[in-house]
Amino acid sequence: MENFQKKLKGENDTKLQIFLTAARLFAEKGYNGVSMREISELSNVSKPTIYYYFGSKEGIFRELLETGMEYGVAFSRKIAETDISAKMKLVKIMQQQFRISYEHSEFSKFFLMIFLTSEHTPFVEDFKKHVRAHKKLLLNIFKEGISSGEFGAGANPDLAAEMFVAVTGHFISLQIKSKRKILTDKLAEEIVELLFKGLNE
Amino acid sequence: MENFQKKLKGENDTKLQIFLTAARLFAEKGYNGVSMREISELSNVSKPTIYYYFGSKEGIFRELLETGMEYGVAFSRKIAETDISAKMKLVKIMQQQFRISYEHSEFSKFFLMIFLTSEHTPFVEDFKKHVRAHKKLLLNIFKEGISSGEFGAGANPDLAAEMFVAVTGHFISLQIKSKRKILTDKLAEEIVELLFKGLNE
DNA sequence: TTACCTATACTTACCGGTAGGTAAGTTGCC
DNA sequence: GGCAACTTACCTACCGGTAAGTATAGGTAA
Repeated sequence: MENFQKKLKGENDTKLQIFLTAARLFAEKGYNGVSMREISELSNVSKPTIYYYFGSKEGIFRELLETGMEYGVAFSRKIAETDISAKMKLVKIMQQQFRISYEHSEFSKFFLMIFLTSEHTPFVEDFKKHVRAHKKLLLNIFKEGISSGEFGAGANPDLAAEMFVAVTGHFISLQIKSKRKILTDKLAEEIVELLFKGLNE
Repeated sequence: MENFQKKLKGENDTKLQIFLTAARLFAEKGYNGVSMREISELSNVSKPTIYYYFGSKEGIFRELLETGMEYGVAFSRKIAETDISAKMKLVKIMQQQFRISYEHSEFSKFFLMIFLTSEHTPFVEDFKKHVRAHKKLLLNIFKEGISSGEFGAGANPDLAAEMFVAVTGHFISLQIKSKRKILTDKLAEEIVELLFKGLNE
């Protein structure tokens, strides 16, 4: 979390406090379920202080969204560019996502909320682009695996990428709801193994 | 939809209208994103009429939830009890869920919203029980498949059931967001086939 | 050194509008 | 007349946001 806090561009303590409180509350209750009054009280600052730093309710949400998108995008790219098997890439990407969700749970909750929600949240089109890019990156890994002969030629890469995203998000969601640690590197391996070998083995 | 409307216990037109409007709005904007005024306006009834029929905002939500849980539970049970292979059961359950989500899209959206959301919605503990029962049913099908030798002894039934749920919900979610028809019986077959055979074929 | 100015970081008190809900009344049917 | 199914008008509390003010630190001119 230390590195992550530094990611917030040298912001001062008050701004960070508001930021993280808002992330937690939005994740927990949804955008419309959280009032500025509540954020104010739980941050121990006055409401206009929040407006001083973020301009509006949407402003907080936007900054949370942008920060998280920046943070998340670098890791998957790096893994996709390494010279390892397609299968190993998938394992590592899933492991990385599990690790982030475990270590940065409030922020991870926030992101999962946006990914899954039907609630009207601001700037959701930006987020959709981000998700599409991520799916494309996965799709390319699946295609790579087919080209190299690692995955069978009959495998449908679109379907596989979609399933990968579904399963990753779902297990992160389970972790968030759980009191004990569910997400492990081993679980990511098991999931990818099951996707790789199927149920008939 | 006709059968489904009849499911609403011979309710009159006004109540049904409120009900379906609320389902749509809750699904679209989340529980906290929808006001009683909005439901009233879009139902073309006054706000106290809603209170006359449902008692409170939570009352609408509860009735939507209960109705949907009753409706959904019978189908999966019936399929699980038929004398077909475990794999076929999975295909049929997924197909059934796809079909429901396509034919009863507003209500399906409502259910998906609850399944996925982190937003605080009323009565969510009831719903969690429902989801747990559904997972258990799937788990039993997977175990059945392993006992009968249909699935490999190395397959982890808990993991497989969890993945099945994740993928089903995810594709229903894609359908809801999409303008064209995604969910087909064929897609359900493909998904189960991929889970069955894996990527290495 | 002192007085003043500016900028930043905060505050209290307040605004207009809307949230969920209710009291009292109306309409139409039996 | 009674009752079910509706209505208008209203209630209190809360919403996102703002105006005006305060406190403090740093800089500058006299």
